[in-house]
Amino acid sequence: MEKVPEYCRVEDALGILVGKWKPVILLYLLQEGTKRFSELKRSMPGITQRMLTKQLRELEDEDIIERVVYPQVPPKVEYSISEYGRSLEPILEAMHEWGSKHTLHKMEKQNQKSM
Amino acid sequence: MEKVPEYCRVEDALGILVGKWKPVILLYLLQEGTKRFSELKRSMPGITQRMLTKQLRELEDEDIIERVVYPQVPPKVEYSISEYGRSLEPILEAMHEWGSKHTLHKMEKQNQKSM
DNA sequence: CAGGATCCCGAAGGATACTG
DNA sequence: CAGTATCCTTCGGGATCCTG
Repeated sequence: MEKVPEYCRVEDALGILVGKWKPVILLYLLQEGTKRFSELKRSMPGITQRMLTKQLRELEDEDIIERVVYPQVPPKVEYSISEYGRSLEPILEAMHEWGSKHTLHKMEKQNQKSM
Repeated sequence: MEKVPEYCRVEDALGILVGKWKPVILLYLLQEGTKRFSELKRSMPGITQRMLTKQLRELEDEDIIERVVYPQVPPKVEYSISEYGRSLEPILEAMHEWGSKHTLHKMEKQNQKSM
């Protein structure tokens, strides 16, 4: 087998999903389509403007989402999943599903302890 | 749609994969089966003992890997993917594959810039 | 409205030394 | 061999304030 660390490309995908709000943003845009900055912000209680901006920029830099600016006052900016970004959908869904089961798994484990 | 942040379980799966060496460890154990601590260490140039131990413990705590200690001198400890941990395999492979393609994607993008 | 600029903190991770 | 224990650095992320 090839040397492992060089061979493993999991982290290249991981790097895109990692970020406290990225999975949420992606799942939201995948399901709801195009959204404005303020809509995104409203849908994610607790996120700050700075954080939302940062996460969106990083996703945009990786070509996962698209950003459209409407030159008007007040400003209007829309975000959506790019064609390329859609290729991540199966992975996100698989993780979402696995995560749901794992949450149950941990709860059962917790219950055993307290018996 | 339900409130997004509460609904999204992607991070529950993500939390297990995140850690500088976890994907590498998992991919290695998935492909090579059972390995000793020293074998793992040798296969991952750059990792420190402390880090390897930490990542293994965290994966063990999530029931993803199994740890078997042979009470002998010198010590012998073997690690392997658990039955439960195998359920992560499709996700890891999907991410590995996506990551490979994304690496190419970024290279092409880079070339365009320098033209 | 959609951000950029600063300041700050805690957790992740590296280096090194010691041990049953 | 397979770990702990300590110390130190880096960086993601929160809070707050300012602006075209």
